Amino acid sequence: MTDNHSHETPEVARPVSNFLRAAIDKDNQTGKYAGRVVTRFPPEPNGYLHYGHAKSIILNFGLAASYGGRCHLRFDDTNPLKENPEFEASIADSVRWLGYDWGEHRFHASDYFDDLYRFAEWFIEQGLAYVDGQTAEEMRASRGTLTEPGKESPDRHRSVEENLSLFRQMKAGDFPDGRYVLRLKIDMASPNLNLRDPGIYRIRHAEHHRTRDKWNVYPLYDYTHCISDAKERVTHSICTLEFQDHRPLYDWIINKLADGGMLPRPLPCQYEFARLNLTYVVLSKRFLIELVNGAYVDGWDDPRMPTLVGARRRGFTPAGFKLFAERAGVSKSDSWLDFSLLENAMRDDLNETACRRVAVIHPLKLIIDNYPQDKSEDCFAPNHPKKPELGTRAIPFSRELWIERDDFMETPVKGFFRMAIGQEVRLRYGFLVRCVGVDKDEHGNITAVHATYDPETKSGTEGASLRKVKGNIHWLSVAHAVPAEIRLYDRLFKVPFPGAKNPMGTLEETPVDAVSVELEEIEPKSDVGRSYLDDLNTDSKHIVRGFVEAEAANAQPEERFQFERLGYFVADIKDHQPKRPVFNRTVTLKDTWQA
RNA sequence: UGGGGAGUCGCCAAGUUGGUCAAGGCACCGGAUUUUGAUUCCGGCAUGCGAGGGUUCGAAUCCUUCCUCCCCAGCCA
Repeated sequence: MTDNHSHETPEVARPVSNFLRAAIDKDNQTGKYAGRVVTRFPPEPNGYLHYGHAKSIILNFGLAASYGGRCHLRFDDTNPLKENPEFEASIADSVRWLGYDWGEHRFHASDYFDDLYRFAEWFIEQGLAYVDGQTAEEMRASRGTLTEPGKESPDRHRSVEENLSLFRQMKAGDFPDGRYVLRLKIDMASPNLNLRDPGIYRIRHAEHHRTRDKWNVYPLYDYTHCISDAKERVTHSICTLEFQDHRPLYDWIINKLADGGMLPRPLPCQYEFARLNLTYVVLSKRFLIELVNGAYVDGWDDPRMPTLVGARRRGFTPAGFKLFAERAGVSKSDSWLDFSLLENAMRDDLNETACRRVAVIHPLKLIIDNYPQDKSEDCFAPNHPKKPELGTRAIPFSRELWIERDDFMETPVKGFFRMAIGQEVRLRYGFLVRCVGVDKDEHGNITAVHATYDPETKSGTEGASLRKVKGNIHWLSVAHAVPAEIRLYDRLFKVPFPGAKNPMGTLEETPVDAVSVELEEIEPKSDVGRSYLDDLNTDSKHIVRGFVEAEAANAQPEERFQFERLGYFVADIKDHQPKRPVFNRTVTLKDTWQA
């Protein structure tokens, strides 16, 4: 009897095929990379990671893991003006938080600056690169348009010797920023603008956070990225759709260098996928910066921010992101996903993993008239309804309780089966009670609700099933409950397409000007006369004073719970203390009841 | 108008060597269970694959014409 894998090895769902897996499968069949799979996640350390990056991270690391390969973390630090080590630390942290490990394979584009420079001189020597003295404006003008070819630069035929000495002077710092740029000599008439003699080195008298003042020239993205990939022996270089037009240049550069014996074959291949577009958020870096600087949110890790640090503080989980990514899939077609897909993925993960607790966030006092003043007794609640092995805990019951304001209606609407005068409901894990009346203040506001309980109906006893009631509400003993700060978050934007002309557009009719997620962008396109700020939900944060049971108050920061019937909450990573509990609402429970 | 991409159920998305192949997920709608109006479970959900024409015994898959959307003219990434 050796065949035990059926119960030792859980059936792993076969990954849904996609164009990337197809490409890898094909390479594995032909033996192109000898079965190796090496991917990379290459952020520029110029900001915080957001939901869109999560897709890319999960894709790159997930794909590599799935094929027994590896994924590198590489910081694309070729622009010293916008990059810094703080961003690097945060990025590495977020990737680690998502559960990925790059092992020894943490690199920087700046690791290759020496080679990059050497290769550039080689290109000059081959007559494939030249130093151009045109101004930026002149270069733009001579690049041509989408329909007209460009014109060759007057400097295009400068001699190798002159190019070399000029480039060395650039490196030595002999010229001011912008005076010269090193360009590849490809084809000014190419229909692909990227091939019209792309610049590969610019002068920048700036201190680089890693190489300090060593360089006065810095390589540009197109030149750097493909070479970095090749040097790291990356096999599948995955980026977003807008780089499709760059692929010919990517291939041109590394093929030339490989032909020259400067790079090893087989060379990496670039593949492009559609970036993530999510409704109800805005993921453009510039906008995120504005939200923080304009104090529309409480910082980069505000739970409402679509950053990974914000997601973490909100209580979103790495597994939830993976579930979300898995459900969303990956393809080359532009698509928009509804924010609820993300929320549902988080609910599904948290439902499995979060222990249940009781909290009352909008307290209303309930007095059990026939329960003795100074008595209290324990009721028992399971920590997880589907996992009895997690045990139960005691929740004290007494004469005065807190219940949820929403669970009482003086004049109940049709279909309301919670507490109302004359109506009997179950106090979850406790007794059946019948509401007998209310107290009001001089303004007519309800200050307390009165009920009588049936001592025979305690949960766990035979009498529990004496009568069947539909209503079943949660509660906390006033004398035992711990006051807690509860932070309730809603979506940051009140419309699906912030800033679009038709911000309320449906997914079926996505506004064409909707601001989409941009992974590597600097500036969003725009302008449609409206600002995404017009669509800000100004009521997205509510801080309330509620109560939690002692078991919840004692939580560790970042510990996640389901507060029964309310939603999923996380003990705030920064502010929560057992003596002074602070919980953030991650997401509500699905609620199909509407009055 | 040049080049590069994409159009399969409300939202994603398999399928592309043409033949019970129109998967799956999410959402939604029924029904069962339920001391969370939650979860779970069962059932339903594209004679149709952007549109038209063609090839074929047979096409989402091949050919053809057309339509729509996205990306590209940084010394950003």
